[in-house]
Amino acid sequence: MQPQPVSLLIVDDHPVVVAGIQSLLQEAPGIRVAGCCTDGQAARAFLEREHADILLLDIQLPDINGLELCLELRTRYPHLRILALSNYNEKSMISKMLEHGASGYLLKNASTQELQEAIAAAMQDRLFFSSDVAKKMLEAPGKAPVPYLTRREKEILRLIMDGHTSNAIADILCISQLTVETHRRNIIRKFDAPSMGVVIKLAMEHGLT
Amino acid sequence: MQPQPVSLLIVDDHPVVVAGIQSLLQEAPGIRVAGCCTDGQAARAFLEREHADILLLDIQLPDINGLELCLELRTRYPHLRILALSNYNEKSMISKMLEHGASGYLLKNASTQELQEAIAAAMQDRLFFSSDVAKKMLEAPGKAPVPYLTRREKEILRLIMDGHTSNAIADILCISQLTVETHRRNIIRKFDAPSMGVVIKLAMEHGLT
DNA sequence: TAAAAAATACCTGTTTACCGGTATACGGAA
DNA sequence: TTCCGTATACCGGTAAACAGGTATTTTTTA
Repeated sequence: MQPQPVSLLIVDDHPVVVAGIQSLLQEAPGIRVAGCCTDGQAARAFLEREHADILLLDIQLPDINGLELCLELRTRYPHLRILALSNYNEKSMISKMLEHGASGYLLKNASTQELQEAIAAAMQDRLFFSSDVAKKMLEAPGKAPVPYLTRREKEILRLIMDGHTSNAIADILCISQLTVETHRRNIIRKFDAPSMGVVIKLAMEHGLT
Repeated sequence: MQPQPVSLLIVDDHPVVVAGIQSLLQEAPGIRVAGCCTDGQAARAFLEREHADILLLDIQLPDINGLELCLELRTRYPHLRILALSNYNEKSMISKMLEHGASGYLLKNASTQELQEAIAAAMQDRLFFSSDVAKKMLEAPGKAPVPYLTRREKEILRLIMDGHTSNAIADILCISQLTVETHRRNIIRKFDAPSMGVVIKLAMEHGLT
């Protein structure tokens, strides 16, 4: 039926977790654990010499940021599918992993069934989230203290984020530089931030691309 | 069998799309189109006086940003499930909608089957993405020119993002202000950005929370 | 239409960021 | 051990941001 079993690489710095997953998948049909690594460097090395279809990737690794590693490996091995494995059930992390090319997000307390479902989904280029993760994503969004910005203020904030100075913005919008600076001050005040940099950080967090 | 059909609100400024969805769902069992709106203001008004289980939300609306509206409605009506409906098949938008509480993301060319699947998934608190969307998310991540920052540089960038000035950072790290400024310059240079603000934007985009 | 909100503009300052250099001490890796 | 990358530090100078005001016009909305 299935000529080739799915080959799986597990990357997690907790041996217990690795062993647990291995034993849970022991009798899973069509899945072969090709290797286990306990840090990012080892994972890189493994993938250089051996093939894997699916990577179960812990986000918290001793040497490398899991987010960055995910992006890196997805770039280097485009048909590698990566399932994030984490204890952190947190929205921003989940969506960031997605943006960095993960095929899904599993909590470490995932059941065998969820593991298998996730792997199956990944092999079919579908996205999978364990049910707790989906629930978390659907939680009432934490009161968004996104200050209300006027149209003009948003426009100016965007220009600032693109690297324009007040002077340049004044030219672009054909208004006085002093006006731009007033807007700038109002924006910072609305965000209750100490500087424009912090405003930009907050704006990015709240989706004001 | 099902005592109550799922009630659906469609929000889209293209009448053609609205009509299309309505007719596609005409014979769908258990789904009732409770209303249609062509802008965000109307959607708000509708939900104030009538109940809906699912909201099919176009992201591009004439009056309001769909992203913000999603967040707002999810906050006000926690058990409302929102399915994003868009032509934009773009990673950042998809994950941002998720962060803002959407239950899924559909392209406007979705099939009846996908529509129904998405609605069913939403009602069960699962996440759903049409297959084209899932594919897009799994595309090889655009070569990430995330400049390599040294440990110290990352540390300083984080402090800057938290609103500290070079002077303050010098105190925190017990180094000279001049050193901090050198780091700052190097960071900006590595990102090839015109200002720290742009660096912060890029850092946020690349998950350097 | 009247009131409120937004956009505009100006003034006077201080502080900070940014840019171009150069240079030394220290650590780990070849 | 030598060398490269990193962290450290300094100088001089320009430009920009930030902070505290005030005030007029335009637009929106109630």
